[in-house]
Amino acid sequence: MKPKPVIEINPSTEDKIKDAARRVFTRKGYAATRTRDIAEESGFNLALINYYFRSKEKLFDIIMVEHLQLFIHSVMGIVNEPGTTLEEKIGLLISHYIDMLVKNPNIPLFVLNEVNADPKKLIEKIGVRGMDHNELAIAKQWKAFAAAKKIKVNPIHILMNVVALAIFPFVGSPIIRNRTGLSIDQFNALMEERKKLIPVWIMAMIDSSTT
Amino acid sequence: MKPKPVIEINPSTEDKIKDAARRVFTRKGYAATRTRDIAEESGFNLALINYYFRSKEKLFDIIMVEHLQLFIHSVMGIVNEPGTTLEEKIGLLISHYIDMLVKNPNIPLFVLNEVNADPKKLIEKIGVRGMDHNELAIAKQWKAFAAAKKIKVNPIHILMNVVALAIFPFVGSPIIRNRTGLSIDQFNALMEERKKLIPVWIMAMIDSSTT
DNA sequence: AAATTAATTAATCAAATGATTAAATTCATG
DNA sequence: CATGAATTTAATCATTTGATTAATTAATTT
Repeated sequence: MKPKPVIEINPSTEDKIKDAARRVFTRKGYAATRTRDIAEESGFNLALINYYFRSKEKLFDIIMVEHLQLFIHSVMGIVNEPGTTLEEKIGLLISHYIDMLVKNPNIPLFVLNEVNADPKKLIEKIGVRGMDHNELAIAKQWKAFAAAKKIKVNPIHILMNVVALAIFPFVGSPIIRNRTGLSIDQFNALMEERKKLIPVWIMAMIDSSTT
Repeated sequence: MKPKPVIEINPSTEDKIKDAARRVFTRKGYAATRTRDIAEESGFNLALINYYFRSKEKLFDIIMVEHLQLFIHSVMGIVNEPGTTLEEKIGLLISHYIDMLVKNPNIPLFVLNEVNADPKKLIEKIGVRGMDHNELAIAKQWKAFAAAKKIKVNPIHILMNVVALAIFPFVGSPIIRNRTGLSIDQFNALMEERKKLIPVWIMAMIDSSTT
């Protein structure tokens, strides 16, 4: 029989399972996660996770799609806002990224991993469909900016650098923390610093690539 | 017929299994890898992998340690060489990283993952033991450099940035390639470009943080 | 309250999986 | 080439794991 979704008032069993699954999946990845881990983490019986979500994979897909959509939409909101300058957008993006990552430090590695495991499945499932990248506000602003400054570097480099500088520390955090002896709080303080530093760095990099 | 036994290093069964395991592990990660995958990839019977390596985990540990040791030692060779300047070291490091990553694009995600799964186990197993970071040639050079340029930013930031700019594109390659439509060759060409660009960028970032 | 439906559990199944065993094959060496 | 050791295989075991079933409890409806 099909379980019938209920209107959720306070966290329903279904939501509690989903939250537990989110925690376990992002911490251990899909392959290393046992449905029993999710049952234990949620405090409910093993069979319930299949009762509500049919299968481990379905549950995983739901969580992953929610993650990516939340992420993409929030980024799109910044990137396609005509009212801010290019530099402001970079600042906002970085700030937004880092805030989110301090709260959910496991997400990047999790997402990178699962996209890597099956690129088609996830990327196309989300698809910012019907949206041509060149039509984004930020793209037009970049073109004007690049022309004015006579920038010769491929903008893909800049894009990769923005993302890399914001995300990588979180992905490498276990190694970084181990080698430097930083506490989580000290690490997060460094990440706070980077909210201001990265935009400056990006601009400096861009300037270093002008004719 | 005529050709006599040569001294040519004919990869032994053990080595073939190890190579197969390396490929599968780095592609799929530890948890998603079945010992049967390794058997199939190597072309040998399932039982052989246990005959030579006792268990999946032992085999994995061997490969991981080899990876990390190879990596750390090569980096140490650059980083602790007194005969090169700081800037030269950065250039060499980036170049070395990128060459290696173009050949083995799966390694970063693999390593990050497994370190994340169990930080203590792997990091301490490798341990650049007895080597105080502050005694490295590059550390001393950095101190002099930072003093001369009146740099106020935490050097950890710079270190993270060097690593991030070099490694991140490979970790995010499935997403990047999908969104940009770049072929592998085009992607690798971009990475070649970065060998020259990243050192320039790093220097520009450093200059942007001087008083 | 009785009847019906939804939520939850314990028990269990079937397939997948890491590992072992015992037999078969290959290989070296006297 | 005979013999024993090393290598390789097919078959099998014991757990793990995703999923299902049937029974039990809670909630809703009549």
